[in-house]
Amino acid sequence: MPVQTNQSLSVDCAVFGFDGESLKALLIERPTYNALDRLKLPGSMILENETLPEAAYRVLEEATGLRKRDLYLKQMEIFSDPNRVSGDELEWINRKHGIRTVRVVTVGFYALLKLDRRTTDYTSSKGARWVTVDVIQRLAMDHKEILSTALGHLCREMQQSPVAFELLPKKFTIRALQRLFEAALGIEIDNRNFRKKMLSSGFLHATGEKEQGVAHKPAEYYTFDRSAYRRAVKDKLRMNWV
Amino acid sequence: MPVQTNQSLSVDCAVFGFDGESLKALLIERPTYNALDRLKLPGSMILENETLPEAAYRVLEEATGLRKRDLYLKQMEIFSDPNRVSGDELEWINRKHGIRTVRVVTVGFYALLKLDRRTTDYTSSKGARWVTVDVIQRLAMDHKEILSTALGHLCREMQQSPVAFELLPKKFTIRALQRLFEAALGIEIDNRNFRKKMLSSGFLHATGEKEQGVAHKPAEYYTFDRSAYRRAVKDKLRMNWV
DNA sequence: TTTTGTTTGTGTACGTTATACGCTAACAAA
DNA sequence: TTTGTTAGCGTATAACGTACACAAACAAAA
Repeated sequence: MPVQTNQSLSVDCAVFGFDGESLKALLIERPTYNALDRLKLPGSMILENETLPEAAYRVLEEATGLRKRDLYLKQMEIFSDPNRVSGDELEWINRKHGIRTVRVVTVGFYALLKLDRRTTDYTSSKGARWVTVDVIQRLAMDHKEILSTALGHLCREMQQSPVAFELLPKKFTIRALQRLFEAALGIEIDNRNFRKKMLSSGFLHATGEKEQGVAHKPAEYYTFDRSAYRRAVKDKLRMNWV
Repeated sequence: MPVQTNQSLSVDCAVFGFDGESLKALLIERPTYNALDRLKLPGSMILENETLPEAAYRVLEEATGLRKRDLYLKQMEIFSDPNRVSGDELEWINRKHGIRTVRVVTVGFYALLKLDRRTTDYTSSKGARWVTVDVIQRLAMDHKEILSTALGHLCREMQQSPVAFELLPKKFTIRALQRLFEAALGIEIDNRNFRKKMLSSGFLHATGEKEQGVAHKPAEYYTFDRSAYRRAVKDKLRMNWV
């Protein structure tokens, strides 16, 4: 078998946001397509002299209006099935870019951002939609598979490092933090033990501000103390599989 | 900037083995090169109609004689610096394959295998060398970076899942298991607590066989009970960053 | 034959962390 | 005033991590 030539490399990003209740993914709508293939993940071909992370940040800025410093980006895996893009989709790509590629290998990224009014306004002006992840049934090409993979990566990483805070506003209640874990991991957590664990970590900083206008005891707002976390870098040996 | 064309995709594999004392990586020797660029990781261009994992398994079988079922393979990250391969190295590749690529993006894999006599015989007949990882100073192109990245992935994964057993023979002593953790993670572990932890997991099965001819109390051989591990799939919520 | 060095393997003690759950406080809305 | 809801504190107990004492088993040296 000869060495593959005339191939293209692309990036596709699963972009996650959290609205306080459920985990959402950002989907791009392609109006000319039929219902089944209408929605896809934000993505792009890689350009000359551009690394993959650079391409991903370019895609994300175009889709969300947010720049590198407001995004958490992580490379996950590569989707290299020789036929993952073929037929109409391959033609669409070749026509769009004026190239003649026979194969598109894509690198999956996932991104986390803080969903606020400005961002949702921007995305909807671009014809993109935030969809609750558990109701997403099907996407164009193999993008559903990429999204599922990203969700798996997110769940694992949320338990290994404090990425959850990338999805929350600067100030958040412990309730919001808990709901995020519950929504992403699909579990229920005891509020009292969760609160105890989070506060005892020393990474949460009480702001003194409280919720207003809620029909229950108002909760205090906290911020994530990143420098305290870094100071406590735990290089403890923990065999988490035992 | 135009879409990148004339690019190539390759796989490079960091292959790890353990000889009971130290962690080794498999390096390919290129006789015609000078000392600095002489050693590289096993790797290859991707062929037509071949996925990346398929390409990696092909490379590994060529380098070690081992097939898919005897290897543990994992994709890690992608190295996409536009200039990671240029000049002489790029010419070498183009000449070797009769192509005219301007850019080579590589996907880093790491592989684990059980180092035995048969495998070392095979690799040395292929002009490859097993080198203790901490003495590797420099490799061709960016392969040193790929190897370091792989080592990081291995260390992390060894603490998250029982991959250590992929590096040990079917029957091993607890001492060997401990030495592997010590060598890979660069730490010292209390033998008594380590033994307790491992045995209490229920994943080790005592064979009844003992070491022979050793100048100390002979240790029992154990096997890893993979099915017991799978049965105990711990989907426990553990926030390891707290 | 005895001693020495080395590693296996058992056991104990103690502090930390996880988990289950009772209870009061504070708010809006009924 | 009552009701529903969530915040936030506390307590008991089991599970786990860590430090370390010590006997047993072997080969090789004395």
